[in-house]
Amino acid sequence: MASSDYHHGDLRNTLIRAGLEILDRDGLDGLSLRKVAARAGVSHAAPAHHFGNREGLFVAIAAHGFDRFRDYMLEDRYADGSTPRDQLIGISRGYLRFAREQPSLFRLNFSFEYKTHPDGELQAASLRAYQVLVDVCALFEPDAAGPGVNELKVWSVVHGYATLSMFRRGQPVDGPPMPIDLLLPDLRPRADHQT
Amino acid sequence: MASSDYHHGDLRNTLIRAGLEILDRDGLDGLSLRKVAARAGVSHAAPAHHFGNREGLFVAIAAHGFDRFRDYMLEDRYADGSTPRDQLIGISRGYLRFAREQPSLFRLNFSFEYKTHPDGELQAASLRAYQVLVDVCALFEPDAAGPGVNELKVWSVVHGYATLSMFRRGQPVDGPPMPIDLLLPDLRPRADHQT
DNA sequence: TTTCTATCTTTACGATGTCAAGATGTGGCA
DNA sequence: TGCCACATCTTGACATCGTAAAGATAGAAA
Repeated sequence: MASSDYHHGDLRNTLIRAGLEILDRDGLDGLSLRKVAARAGVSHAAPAHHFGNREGLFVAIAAHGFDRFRDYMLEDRYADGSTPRDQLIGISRGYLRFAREQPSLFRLNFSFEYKTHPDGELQAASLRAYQVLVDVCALFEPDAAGPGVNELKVWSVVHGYATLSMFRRGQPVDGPPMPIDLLLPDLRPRADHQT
Repeated sequence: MASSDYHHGDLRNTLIRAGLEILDRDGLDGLSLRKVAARAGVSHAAPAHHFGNREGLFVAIAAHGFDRFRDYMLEDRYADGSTPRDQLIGISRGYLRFAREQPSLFRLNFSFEYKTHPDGELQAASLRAYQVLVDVCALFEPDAAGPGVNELKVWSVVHGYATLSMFRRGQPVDGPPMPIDLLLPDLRPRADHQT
């Protein structure tokens, strides 16, 4: 153990895994460079070499977070059936389930404001997740307003509802959970779709 | 100056104002208890007496943030006309303008996760803001699915779009801004409404 | 082997949140 | 009036954190 530790071999991924665990256990506020390093069994300054700084580590974890996010949507895609609307409801449910079961990761994923992030990994992972939505929306007729509008409608309402659910937790307005089916826009399936 | 400073008289509000300024200047990451204290001209431990801890200060600032948020919506409510849909578009635009012009405050407002916040001020302020939406939705026929569904539909899509706009800033998918009119659900005005 | 280089450690520093103890002024009470 | 209780603010201290500089280590390359 002592001899092999200096050059870890896969420290970068180990640190990301440790970060995901801490995020799950202690929340977003409990995530720090030093804790991640301690959990991985390395010195507190080791992460800097792989991620540059704190934000670099967070971005790398968020990139993995988007992949996990995508997995959630794909897992539920066909859970309610295979018609276009079934799939739309399925990925929406996966979306909401991710927000519910992985709230800290959900927050981290969307916590990078204004500054552009040239990190290709984060952009690529977030686009891979968005692509799931694009694929399902391709089963419907495009909106009259142009391409991409369906995706934007669906994404906005599902993401907004997920955020509101997190925020309102325990507030007086918090009623019984609303079936996402009620909120989704009424899209028209493409004529050439075969069920 | 020296004699009157020890008992400030209105330190609590002064600290909140200082926090709002720092938030605007340095962003959410730049907001700290000690900076707020320094800007208000008091010792670094003074805020603790009024807010308990860091989260207490942040919650108090967020409460003011929701009032400002409400002001944005009310300012734009009649900007496009006074029909129900005009008002709906108006407050939606105010909502998005707030997210654009006060991004740090917008983030702070919705940054309190899962834990319930017994702070009455925050709840009250957020409900006051939500009430603007409720008032405008009252101009439309209630959704067949029940009361409050219209509000939830509108809130979700507008909030989701606001968040997406912030996140996607500078990303490849970021196209020209989408008129919020296209995303809002098509609600039916109440029969008894007089224009 | 020797040298180079990436990787990791050690050490140090300033910033931060939080707590305990003390100082200061205000208002009430005799 | 004089005194005291209390709210308010300061001072000092401590642990944690991110970051940088300098050194140690090991594998690769020559």
